Amino acid sequence: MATNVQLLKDALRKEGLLYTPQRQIIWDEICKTDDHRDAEEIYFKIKQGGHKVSRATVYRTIDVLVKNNLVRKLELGDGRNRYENKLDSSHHDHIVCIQCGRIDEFMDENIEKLQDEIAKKYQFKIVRHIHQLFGLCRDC
Amino acid sequence: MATNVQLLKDALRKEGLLYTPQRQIIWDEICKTDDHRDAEEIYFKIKQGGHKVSRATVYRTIDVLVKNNLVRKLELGDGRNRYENKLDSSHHDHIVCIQCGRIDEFMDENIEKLQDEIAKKYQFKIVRHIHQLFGLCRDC
DNA sequence: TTACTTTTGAGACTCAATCTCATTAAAGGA
DNA sequence: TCCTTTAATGAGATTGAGTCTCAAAAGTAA
Repeated sequence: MATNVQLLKDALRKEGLLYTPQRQIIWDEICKTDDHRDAEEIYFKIKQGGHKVSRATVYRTIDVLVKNNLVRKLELGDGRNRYENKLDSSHHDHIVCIQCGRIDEFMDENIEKLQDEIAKKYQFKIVRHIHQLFGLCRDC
Repeated sequence: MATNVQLLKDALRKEGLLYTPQRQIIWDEICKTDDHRDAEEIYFKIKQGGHKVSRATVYRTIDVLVKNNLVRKLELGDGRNRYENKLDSSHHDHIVCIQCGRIDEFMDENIEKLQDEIAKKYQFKIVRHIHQLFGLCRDC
């Protein structure tokens, strides 16, 4: 947890932003689980935990965390972005069950390599990518 | 164009829906270009063309077209879905320039194969997938 | 025609996300 | 410590893509 504090402080310093209790509360909440949650869920969990942080601050802080690589933003195309902390989690993509909502993670070096080749062919500099498989999981 | 009419009629029949002038106008507009446009753009282009079709009908009809494989829905995660007709266009994924908005298309058999292998490993049945590369195109 | 069903359109509504701006808190002197 | 300045917060308003409602219009079948 001590490192988490430092990670946040470093990110905020890099952005020229102040370290505040609210920002720490939000970052803590995001670190609590490895789930893929939307901003509203995170906001309500903080509320439930007895802390008061406004919705605006939650959204604003998440943006900073995403920008500074502490949080991964997941765009599933259903109108709600999900977020997961990137503590000890290397790059991965997502498998989403359209029946039960379950989200698994995958990573394939070969796909990554092929992707880079494609970018080269198009003289394109990849900044980020999205690779998601939608369908039915083994339980659905 | 004659085929386009038939494609629409078939899709509507399959859905138990009636063939109407509005639905044809919308489908025609989508067939006019190979661009990746959002619903609002399509709606306004129809309006500009002198036809009056309501926004609700545009959205409703696009949904039918997507469901029946006449239109591909593109979720770029920026809150606006884009649409492109699937006339004579085989499966492909997208390269999106975050600077100028340009959207190119790519397709790689090997990636598709690797994807299928991953699905098998997870005992997952892929219904659809999203693979998008975001970054800077050669002109940005 | 009549009776019935489907579609349409105008505008109300939803919901995630963003913005506004007055209030509050922190930083950096002196 | 107090004072000044700057940054952050929160409540609620706003935005904007997309959906919903329901009365009116259009289509279907007899």
